[in-house]
Amino acid sequence: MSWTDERVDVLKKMWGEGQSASQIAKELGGVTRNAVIGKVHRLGLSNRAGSGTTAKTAAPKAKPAAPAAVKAKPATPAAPKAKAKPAAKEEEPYTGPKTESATPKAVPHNRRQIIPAGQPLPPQPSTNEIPAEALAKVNEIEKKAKKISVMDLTEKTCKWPIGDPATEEFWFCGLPSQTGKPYCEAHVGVAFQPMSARRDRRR
DNA sequence: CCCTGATTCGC
DNA sequence: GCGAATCAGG
Repeated sequence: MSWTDERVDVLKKMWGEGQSASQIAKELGGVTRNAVIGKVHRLGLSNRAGSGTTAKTAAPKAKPAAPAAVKAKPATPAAPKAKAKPAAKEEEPYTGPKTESATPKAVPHNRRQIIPAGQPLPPQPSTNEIPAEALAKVNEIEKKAKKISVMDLTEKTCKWPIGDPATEEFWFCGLPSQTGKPYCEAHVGVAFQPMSARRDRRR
C-alpha cells in the first residue's frame, strides 16, 4: 500500500481528531502504526491539538549518536485545500443512555440536570428502545461500575454517566473502555447501534 | 503486558 | 519517501 492522496487525507483527519496511530493504521489498512507515525512525522504534523497519551514526548533523546536537527514547527500549514469529503461511515452514536437502573434518587422535579462540562459526555435523554440483552448487560455491569469521578475519566475508561449529575448519586462507569470508544463494551452496546438495527425497531 | 508516540536507519 | 526495529514513557 502506498500513501495516496485519500489515505493521507484520512491520516491527517484522524490524526487531527486525536486518533491514535494504531487506530489510524487499522482504519487505513495495509499499514502498521509505525508506518502511520512515520508518515505523520514526514508530513511534519507531529503535535496534535487534543490531549495525547504521549504528546509530551517531544523531548530530544540523545541516545545513539546523532544530535540531529532541531524539530521544525509547522507554523504555516500550507495552502488550504478545498476538498469536501463527507466520509460518513461508521456507526452513529445512539442518542440516549438510560438514566435509570442505578439511579435510586430521582430528580426533585423542577431540578434541572446539569451536565458537567469538560469532556465529551453523552447526552442523557429520554428512555428509548434498546435491545433487551444490552440493557440487561448494562444493568449488570453498572453494579460493578467503578464509580469514578469526572476527573478520573481517561481514554481508556468508560465515560458512561450513571445517576443524576445534580446529586451525589453521580459517577461514571469507569470500566475499561473499548479502545477507540468512549464506553466499555456493555455501554458501547447501548450507545452505538447499527443504523439498520436502530431504524424502526418498534412498530 | 497493554498501550502510546518518537526516532533511527537500511531500503 | 517508506516503515520495521527500536526506544521511551504511561
